[in-house]
Amino acid sequence: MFLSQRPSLRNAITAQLAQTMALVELPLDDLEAKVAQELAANPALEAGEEGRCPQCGRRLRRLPCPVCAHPPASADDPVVYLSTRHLRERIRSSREADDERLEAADRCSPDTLPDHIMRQIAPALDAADRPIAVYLLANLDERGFLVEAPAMSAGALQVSLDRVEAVLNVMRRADPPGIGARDIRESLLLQIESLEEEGCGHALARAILAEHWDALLRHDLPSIARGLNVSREDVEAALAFIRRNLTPYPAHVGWSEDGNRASVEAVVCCQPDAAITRFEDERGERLQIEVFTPVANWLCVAPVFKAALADCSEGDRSRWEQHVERAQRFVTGLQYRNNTMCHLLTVIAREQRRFILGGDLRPMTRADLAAQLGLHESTISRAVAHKHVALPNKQIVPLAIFFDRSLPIRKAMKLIITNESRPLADDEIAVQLAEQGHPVARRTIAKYRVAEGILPATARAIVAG
DNA sequence: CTATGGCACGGATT
DNA sequence: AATCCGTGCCATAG
Repeated sequence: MFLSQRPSLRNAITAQLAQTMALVELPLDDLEAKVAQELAANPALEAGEEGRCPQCGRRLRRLPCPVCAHPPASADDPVVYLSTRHLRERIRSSREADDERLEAADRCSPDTLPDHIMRQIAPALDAADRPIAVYLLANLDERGFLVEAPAMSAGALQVSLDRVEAVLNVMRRADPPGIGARDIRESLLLQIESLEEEGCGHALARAILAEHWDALLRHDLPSIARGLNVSREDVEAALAFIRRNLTPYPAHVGWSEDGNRASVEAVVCCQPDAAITRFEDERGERLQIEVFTPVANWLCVAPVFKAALADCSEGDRSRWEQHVERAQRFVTGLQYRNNTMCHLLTVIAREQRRFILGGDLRPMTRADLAAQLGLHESTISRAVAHKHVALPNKQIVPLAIFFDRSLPIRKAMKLIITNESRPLADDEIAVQLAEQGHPVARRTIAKYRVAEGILPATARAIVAG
C-alpha cells in the first residue's frame, strides 16, 4: 500500500529502524566506540562544545538539564536523567576506594601478602634467587597478579628469564593459590591445579578454563558443552564449582563468601550502563537513576554541513546528502536508545523498589514491561540485553536479573537447605517452596541445586554423618 | 521402591 | 527463526 508504493521512503524507514534497534542493543562501552567511529567517518556529524547546567553543574549542551527541567511526576517515581560517564567514573573510583580499604584492613593483620609468601618460599630458594622473589612480589598488583611480563622483570634484574620463571613457579605453588598469575584465567587455572594436588580438583572445570575461556566469558554454555562433549548440566556444575572454590582475586582470600562471589560476578560483568542511587528529600527516600550515554546530548548534524549542502557542486551533492541522512539517522537512533533506557529504568525502579533498597526481587516479564511502555517486546529484549546497572549497594548486576523468576526461588531453596535439620529430598523441598508461594516442579529443584553446586540429599547425608 | 539425572517438548526470550 | 528454560517422563543407582 502506501509504503510499498514509495520504495525509497520505505527503505529510509527500515534503515532508520535497523539503525535504531542496533543502537538500543549496544551496551555503553560498545556504544562509545560506535559513536567515535561514526564521528570519525562522517563529516556531517558534529559533537558540539559541552556546557553545564547553571543549577546543578551537570554537563550539557543545548538541551535543558533533565534533572532541573523534568522533576519526576509522582513521589514514587525515581528521578531519571541522562549523563555522560562522569558519575560512572565516580562509582568506579568509589569502588576502588572500597577495595583499598578492604586491602588496608587485610594489611592490618601481622603479615602482608608478600611477607606471607616470602616466608613460605624462602627455604626453597637459593640465596641468589631470593632478590628475584622479592622483586616479583613487590610487583604484584592489588589482585595478586604480575604487573609486568617475566621477560621484563628478567631484564630489570639482569638475570636470565629461566631463573625468573623458576622462581615464579615456586611462588605460584605457595599459599594462597593463584598468586603471580598474569591474568584471571591463569590465576584460576593455578588455583584449580592446587586443588587437584589436594585431591579435590574438578577435571571438567579445569578443561573449561583451559580450553574454553573465551566461550565462558561470553556465557556460551552450549558451545562449551558441545566442545567438551558433556551435558549442559555438567557444565553448570563445573561453573558452580568454579564460583564456589576459586576467586578471581587471590590476594583477597580473607574476604567473606559474599565478597568473593560478588567479585566473580564482577569479573564477568562489565562497567555499568546506568546507576541507581538513593537519596532523601522532603518526600522521603527517593531513587535517582542515571543513564549513561556517550556524547548524545551534544551530538547533532553539523549545521555548517547542512548549510553547505544548499550550494555545493552537483557532483558532491548525492554523496553529501547521504552523509547528512546517515548522521541524522545516527542522532535519532541514539536519542531513541537513551529515551528507551530511561523509560525502561524508570519502570524497573518503580516496580523493583523493594529489591533495589535491599529487599526481595519481584520477578517481572519483559512482555509486561513492553505493554506498560507501549514498546514491542523485542525492543525490551534488546534494551535489557548485555546491560548492567549499578545498585545503591555498589553491586553491578545485569538488567536481566529483574526478569529472572528463578532468583528468589533459588534464594528460598538455599535457605531451606541451610536450615534443614535432616537432608531434604528435592521432592520435600518442592513442597516447602510451594508453601512459601514458590510453586516449582521437583525436577526444577534438582536443576537449581546443581546450578548452585549443592549436593543431592543422599550425598548431604553422608557428608553430614 | 525412592531419589536423581538425562532427554525432549513447549512456551518464553532474543 | 533460533535459543533458552522449566517441566514431564523414563532409566538408573542405591
